[in-house]
Amino acid sequence: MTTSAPDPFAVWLPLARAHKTILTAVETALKQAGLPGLDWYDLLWELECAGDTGLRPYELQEKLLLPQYGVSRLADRLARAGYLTRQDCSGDGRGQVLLLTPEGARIRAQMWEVYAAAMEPAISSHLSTGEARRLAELLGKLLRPAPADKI
Amino acid sequence: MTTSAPDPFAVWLPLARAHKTILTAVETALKQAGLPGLDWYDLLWELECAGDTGLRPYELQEKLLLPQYGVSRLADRLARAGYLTRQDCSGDGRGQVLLLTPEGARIRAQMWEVYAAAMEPAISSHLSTGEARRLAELLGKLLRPAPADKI
DNA sequence: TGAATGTCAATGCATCTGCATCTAAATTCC
DNA sequence: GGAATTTAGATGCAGATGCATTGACATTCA
Repeated sequence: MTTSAPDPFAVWLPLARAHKTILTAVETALKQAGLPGLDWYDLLWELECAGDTGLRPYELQEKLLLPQYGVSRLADRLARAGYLTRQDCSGDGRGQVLLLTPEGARIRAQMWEVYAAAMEPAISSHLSTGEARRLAELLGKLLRPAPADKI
Repeated sequence: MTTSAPDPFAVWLPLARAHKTILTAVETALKQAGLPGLDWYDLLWELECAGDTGLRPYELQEKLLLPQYGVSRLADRLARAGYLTRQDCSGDGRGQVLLLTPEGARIRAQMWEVYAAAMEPAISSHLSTGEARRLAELLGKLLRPAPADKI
């Protein structure tokens, strides 16, 4: 053991800053296009991936890292906008299944155009392909279950 | 030109997820310690760096990437808590200077302990020193002014 | 079976945020 | 100098969030 322990702030500070910068750029682009925000996109995308079987709110909670009431109210807004429907859950009287509507799929597709377009200048233009790959890989390491050994 | 353009989402998705995970961990630790959130910390830290000359709200706005009203109201809360003082700005009758109070410095120091302790398991334990250095470097690239050439 | 406990989802309340607007002072321009 | 414009900061209002709690159903276990 010779190398010093990594300074977490040397990672965290630029990570937080990059996140805020990119997020702001995307949200601004969406707003300017008269479209909903990224939180709506994320939920719609998960529903789209889930297909006809839909998703339970608690599943979205895990996938989106949102608190329970966050999913509940986000789903409210999306339902009021007509982008999803709540359906009683056969087999669990407490629960429900959220299903994407065609309008939901349509708006998600529209949002995707703007989203992807905003990513280019925010990310792609700053990195070579190799750098992007390496960055993605290193960020992935932060997401793995805690190592238990190191430090 | 042979390599394909980098996929920005391969970077953005883990970046956003890592951000949320780490942020939640830190905020949870702070809350559990009965301390204010990271937004308070960031402002207090900038004031501490600024020293006796303090900072103008519009300077904080740039440093913290917050909207104007965000700084205005965050400063309100910190002032009400006794962690900073607003002082009329000599030379600009519209403006003011924000100054850290001793209590502000003290709470920031307390927060730092918890903040740093939460970083270890969230970041350091996942990366070697070399990986952390490389990750910090790559994240830094995302923050540089737009290249104008690429893409 | 039925009481105790656990899980799914909604909601009241206080706080925070975003947007637009407002006031006051500074600067520009004639 | 004085009107028009710009800049610094505050704020009313609507909508979003966090926290704690509630209501309804499921599950466990005696």
